[in-house]
Amino acid sequence: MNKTISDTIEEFIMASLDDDDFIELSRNDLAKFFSCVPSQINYVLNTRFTVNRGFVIESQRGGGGYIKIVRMQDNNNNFLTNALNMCTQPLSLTEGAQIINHMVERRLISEREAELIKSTISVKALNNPINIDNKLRSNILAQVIIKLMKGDFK
Amino acid sequence: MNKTISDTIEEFIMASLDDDDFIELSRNDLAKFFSCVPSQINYVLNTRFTVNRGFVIESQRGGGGYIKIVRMQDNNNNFLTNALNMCTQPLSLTEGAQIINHMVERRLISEREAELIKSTISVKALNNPINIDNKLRSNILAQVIIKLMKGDFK
DNA sequence: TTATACTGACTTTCTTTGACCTTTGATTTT
DNA sequence: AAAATCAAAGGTCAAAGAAAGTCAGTATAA
Repeated sequence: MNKTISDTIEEFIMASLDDDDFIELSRNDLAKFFSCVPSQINYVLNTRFTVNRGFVIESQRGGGGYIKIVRMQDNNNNFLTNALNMCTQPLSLTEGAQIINHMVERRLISEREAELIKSTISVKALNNPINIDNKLRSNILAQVIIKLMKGDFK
Repeated sequence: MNKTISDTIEEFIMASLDDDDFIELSRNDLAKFFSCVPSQINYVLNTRFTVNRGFVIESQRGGGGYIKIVRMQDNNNNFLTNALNMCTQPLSLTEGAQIINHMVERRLISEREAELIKSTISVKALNNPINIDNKLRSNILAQVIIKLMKGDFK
């Protein structure tokens, strides 16, 4: 709907990151460019360019100061590999949900997708005779992760 | 039978949905336009634009907040009830995939979501001792369907 | 008289702003 | 040359603002 200044600034930075894996900018200049207070730049950085979303911020104060925004490449591969690893062990419902939540934080999946996946490893879904729920849960989650790793969606 | 404000608002939103599958609007603006309190918009949404009637609502608070109303492709209740019914019986991988594909056709889920869900009922995911795969598969799919029916996504 | 509609106070969430703080490189003093 | 000062960045945080959500009470239509 009505884009906020923060959204616009986010877009601008994203676009700047299209070509390169990092950009360096002046907080004051950027603020002036968007006619906002400098601290709004920090707000955008803190809410949108977080580590969870795959960015790292470096900066320097004082004369000649700057802000550098770096897009981590390979960010999610490590995470996914790690998550997949956890799935070699049986997982409780809570543990499984935790992994899924992290996927959302990292923007690998949407809230909606998360809820769908959670329902696939719910107690009800795994309602089966013997107590192999946890093993099954990790199995199922592992397949979802593999799918995400491959990323071969149409 | 006199039209209420709620009816008028409903009509307005319906008309807006004529062209597109979704609209985004500002609760405050709409309330102002119809000279009612903002919470009346919620009332209309809660009573008329329910999942049962084939709508999904998304929203965001705070500055730049909005309300998004999405029309699901025709009313899917019959379809979902039917699918859920199939899930009382064991399902082969092919049968499961078929149901999922239909969900995509009906725009209940995206291609991406479909692939994620397919991976949860894949042979690999259900790789467990005895041959209760098919029962498990229908169980899992049933939970996904129930989730979709409830539509209680954040 | 019951179900539906309306209202408004209060809550939660996200954004914007500004006052004050810290760091740093450059410049001036001693 | 070392110490002191200064100005130019960037950082923090809390308060104010802007939307939307909730819920319980009241009013009204059937």
